[in-house]
Amino acid sequence: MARANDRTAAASVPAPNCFTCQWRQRSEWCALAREDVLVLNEHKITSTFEQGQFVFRQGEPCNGVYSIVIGAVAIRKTDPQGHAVLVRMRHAGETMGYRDFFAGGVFTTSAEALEPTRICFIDKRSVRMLLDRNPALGLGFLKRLAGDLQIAEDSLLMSAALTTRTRMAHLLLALKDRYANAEADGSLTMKLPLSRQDIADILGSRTETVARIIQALEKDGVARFSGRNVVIPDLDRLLDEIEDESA
Amino acid sequence: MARANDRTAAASVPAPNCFTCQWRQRSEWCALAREDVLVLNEHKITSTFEQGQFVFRQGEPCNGVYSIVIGAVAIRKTDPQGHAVLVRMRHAGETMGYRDFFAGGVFTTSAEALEPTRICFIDKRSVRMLLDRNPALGLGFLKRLAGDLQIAEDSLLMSAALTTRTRMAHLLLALKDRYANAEADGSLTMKLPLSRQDIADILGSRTETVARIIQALEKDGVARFSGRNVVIPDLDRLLDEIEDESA
DNA sequence: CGGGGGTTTGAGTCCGTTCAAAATACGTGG
DNA sequence: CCACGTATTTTGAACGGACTCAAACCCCCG
Repeated sequence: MARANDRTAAASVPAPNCFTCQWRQRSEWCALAREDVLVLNEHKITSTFEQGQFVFRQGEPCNGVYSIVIGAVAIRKTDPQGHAVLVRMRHAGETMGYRDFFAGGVFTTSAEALEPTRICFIDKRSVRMLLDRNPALGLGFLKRLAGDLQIAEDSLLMSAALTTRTRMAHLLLALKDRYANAEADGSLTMKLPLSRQDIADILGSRTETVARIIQALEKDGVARFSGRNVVIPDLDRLLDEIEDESA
Repeated sequence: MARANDRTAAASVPAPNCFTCQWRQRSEWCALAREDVLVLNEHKITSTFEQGQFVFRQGEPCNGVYSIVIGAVAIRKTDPQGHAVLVRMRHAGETMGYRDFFAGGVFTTSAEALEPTRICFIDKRSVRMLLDRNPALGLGFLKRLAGDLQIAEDSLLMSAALTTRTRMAHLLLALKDRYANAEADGSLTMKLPLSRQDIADILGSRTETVARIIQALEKDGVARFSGRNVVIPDLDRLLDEIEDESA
């Protein structure tokens, strides 16, 4: 329950360059005119966060959007009873905070660094200005939001129709793309950035159930777990998990 | 399974006037400059649909957005196995189809009229033009999309934490706002626009379970059902349903 | 070495599902 | 207008997945 470090403040570091940023090309910011990249470059504020530190907190006013340079972030929502549940993850190259930014300006979630993370903040005024001068930027965010909505609705259908075990397989498959290393023997290895509690949150389940599913998965030879380390001996076995129920 | 009438075609009717449209003022279209309302007024295509007719179908290219003048529409998604599930409803005054429009241009859902319905279609080129000339219009859609995402994520959390009965109460409460009439004795009456199957889809459940919940609700005096007609004798009783589990 | 959080295991229970059949509503043609 | 066939809704019984509660376990760190 106690989430490591509390300080949102973070040391300012030598700022990266927006012009050469590998991520900008692939994000909504690629729509920017050259002169506007300059605006971005000058107005962004770059910070670093240790694991457990918060980038922003639920309830705070949302005064801009964030872009992750390096690292990963957990987006958590706290319900009235005080339970924090993980609703989403964001990784390097992704923009975040735009939902609350466009919706009304108050964060409805908190963002916590899952690993050492470096983030650029672009303030409200700059975003507004860039938006005004680059209609394509707005279109980019519209596309992004539309995609997020798609994902949210899909997982709504998924949660209704699929078993927890199958959803776990989906999650492993998604994490694999980002965290897995291929070993010499053809197996995959990864270190999960998530606790069992976090996994349970994502699956809409409980830690006990997650433990039992992990146990079952090991028994069936689909994956082997030890703490946060996972070995997937045969990807096809994992793929079979999702075939069975959704095909 | 067989969904009434199939014809998407619909008779063209005397077009309503965008300038005096009561709905425009309250929607994203309120951001339009006066001359652009003229564009809207001239380029929109208004059609009527009988109950059961489709406004658009999953898989078709999405060539614009729709605005409902009168009536109600069911948004359904068909999974690979061919099961159609109701994912959303849209009512008079609401814009629809914008998600797929901004996402990529193919409908990921089908829209079926739940009652006699009249709809204005605004084609892609006009939307693009209006978007270019009115940055505020894009902002309006961003806000709308952000709100939709909020709703989708909330119901994701809701489905994980709340019982089906509680979600049913939520649904009744939501439908009440739009369909209920207040009776002389203080009770509320409404005719549901949804089948039991549709209700089950929304709740992420089964028709049998819905029937049983209805039964339980009647036993507890929360609501009385006869076919699609519902009587809610005491709104507070219904509100208690959601308090118990979410407060 | 002794917490303390996170994780695993166990037993029992419940909600919602599945399968199956009866009952009711509905539209259509005679 | 009624009879009939089909679709929807309701009821019943039995099963099962996931939850709850509770205790043991384990690993990291001071």
